[in-house]
Amino acid sequence: MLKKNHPLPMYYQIEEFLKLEINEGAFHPGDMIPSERELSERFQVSRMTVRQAVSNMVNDGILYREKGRGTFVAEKKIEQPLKGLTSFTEDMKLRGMSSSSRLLSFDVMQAPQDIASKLNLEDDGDVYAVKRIRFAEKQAMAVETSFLPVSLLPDLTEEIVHGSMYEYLENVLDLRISHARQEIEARAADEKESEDLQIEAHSPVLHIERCSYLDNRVPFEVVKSTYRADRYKFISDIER
Amino acid sequence: MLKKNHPLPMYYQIEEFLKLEINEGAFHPGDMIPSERELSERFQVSRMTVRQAVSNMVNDGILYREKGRGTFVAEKKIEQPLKGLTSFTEDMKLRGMSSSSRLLSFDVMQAPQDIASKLNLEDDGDVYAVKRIRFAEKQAMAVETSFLPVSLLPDLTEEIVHGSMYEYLENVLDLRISHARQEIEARAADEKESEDLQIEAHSPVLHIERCSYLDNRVPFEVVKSTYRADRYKFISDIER
DNA sequence: AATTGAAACTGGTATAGACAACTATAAGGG
DNA sequence: CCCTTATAGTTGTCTATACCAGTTTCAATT
Repeated sequence: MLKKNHPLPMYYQIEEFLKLEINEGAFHPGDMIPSERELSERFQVSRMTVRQAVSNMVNDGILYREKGRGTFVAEKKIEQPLKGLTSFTEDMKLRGMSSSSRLLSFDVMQAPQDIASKLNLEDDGDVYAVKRIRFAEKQAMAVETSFLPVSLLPDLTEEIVHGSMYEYLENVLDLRISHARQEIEARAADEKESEDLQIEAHSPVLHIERCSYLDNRVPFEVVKSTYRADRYKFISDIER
Repeated sequence: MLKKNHPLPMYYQIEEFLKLEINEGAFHPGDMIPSERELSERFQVSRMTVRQAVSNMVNDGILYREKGRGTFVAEKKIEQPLKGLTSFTEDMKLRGMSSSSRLLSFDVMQAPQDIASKLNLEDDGDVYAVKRIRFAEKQAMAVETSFLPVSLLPDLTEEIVHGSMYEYLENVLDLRISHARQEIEARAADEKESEDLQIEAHSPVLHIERCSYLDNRVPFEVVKSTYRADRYKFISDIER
C-alpha cells in the first residue's frame, strides 16, 4: 500500500491516504479517525511521522485534534465568493448578472502621488489610467479607474483592457495576483460620479479602492471604484 | 532565559523569543535566522523541538525555509484585519484606537422576520436585541444592534454583553465562531441614526450586516451596524 | 583564470522511545 | 444511587540520533 524508501515522503502518502478515505465517505465530519498510535502501527511508521501527516491536515483545516479525545474530521469548508475575485466581470458573474463596460479613457500619465506610493513607484513612474463605466444588466452600476505601472506592462493596449486583462496577465505575461487589499467607504457622489452613474447629486455611493499584489509582493494595480449604493452591496466572507 | 520543565512548552518559548528578536530589529525581512542546529545548541533543546517552533512560525507566515540555504524572516505580513475579526472592540484595537460603548437597550423579543430566517429560527424563536453606540477615541463611530437567539444563550445578561461577550462565549460556553458573512452597503442616514451618531441628516453612512456562525454551522448572531462614513473605512484583505 | 570537486554547511524525513496532560469508562465504596 | 478512584486510551511535548537532499564555499586541479 504505502511504499517505503524513495518515492514520496511517508507523511505525504499518509496524508493522501487519509484524504482519500475521507472523500470516499469512510469518515464523515465529526468522526474520529484512528489514533496516531494505531495509524503508526498500521502503516509501520513511527508515531512522529503520523503526527507530521496529521499536523499538516490540521493546518489545512481538514482535521482537528482534541487532547485526550482524538482527532476528528472537520466540517467541510465553505467556498469563499471573494476568493480569486479580481474583476467586476467575475463579481457580476457570481451574482448571476450580465455585465458590460464602456471605456471612457485610456491614458499614460505620471502617477498621482497617492497612486505612486501605493504602487511603490519613483517620481518618474508612469502609469496607465483606464477609466470605465461598468454595467450590470445594461444598467450603470459603477465607474472605475484602474492604475497600472507601465514598467510592468510595457505593451498594454486598449484591446487587451477591453478583453480579459487577467487572462492576458496569467497566460501571456505569466503574472499571478496573489492577494489584494480593499478599503471600502461610503460617500456622497460628486458631480462627475452622479453624472456618470445617472444618479442624483450627493446620493450615497460605495467607494472601493483595491490594491492588488503579485506573488512576489510587488503591487500591480490600484483600482478606484464607485458603486451606486442603491444597486450594489459588497459581500465578504470571513473564515475563522 | 528559557525555563525548562513546567511552565510553557519549550517550542512556544522559542517562538516567543524569536518573535521578540525580530520585532526588536535583530533580524530584518530577508535575513537568515540561526540554523536549527545552532538554535538547538543555544537553547539546549533537541533539534526537533526547534523545528516545531520554526514550523509554527513558518505556518504563521513569519518565517520561510529554503532547503540547503536556511530559514529567513518573511516580509511583513500585511495584517489581516478581517481574520478573526468579530467585534468592534477588536477592530478598533487593530486600528490603534481606544474604544468604548454605551448600551441603549437590551431586550428579549420575538425575532423580526429577516433575523429569524437568517438565524434559522422558528416563528416562536426569541432573540436578544442589544443596541449600542460604539465610540472610538470617545467619539461616536457607529450604532449597532445585535440579535442573538435566546435558545443558544439562555443566561445572557447586560453585564456579559457589556464585558467581553466573545470571551464569555469561548471560555464559559465553549462556543467558537468559525466564519461569518458580511454585507456592506452605503446609505443615507435616517433620522434616528443621524441623531445617535450626531451627524447631519441624510449624510452617507456605511451599513454593515454580519451573520456569524459557530463551528457546527449554526448561525449564532446577526449584527446590524451603521458607521459614520467620515470616520470609518472598512478594510478587507483577500488572499489568492 | 576557469573548472572541478570535496567538504561543510543548510533544511527534510524518519526512528523508537519516554513522560505529561487530558478524557472517558468501568469498578468499587459510601 | 451517587461519588470517588483506578485505568486505559488519547493527544501534547521532548529527546537523541541518523541519514537524505539541496546549497555554498573554497581549495586543488586543469
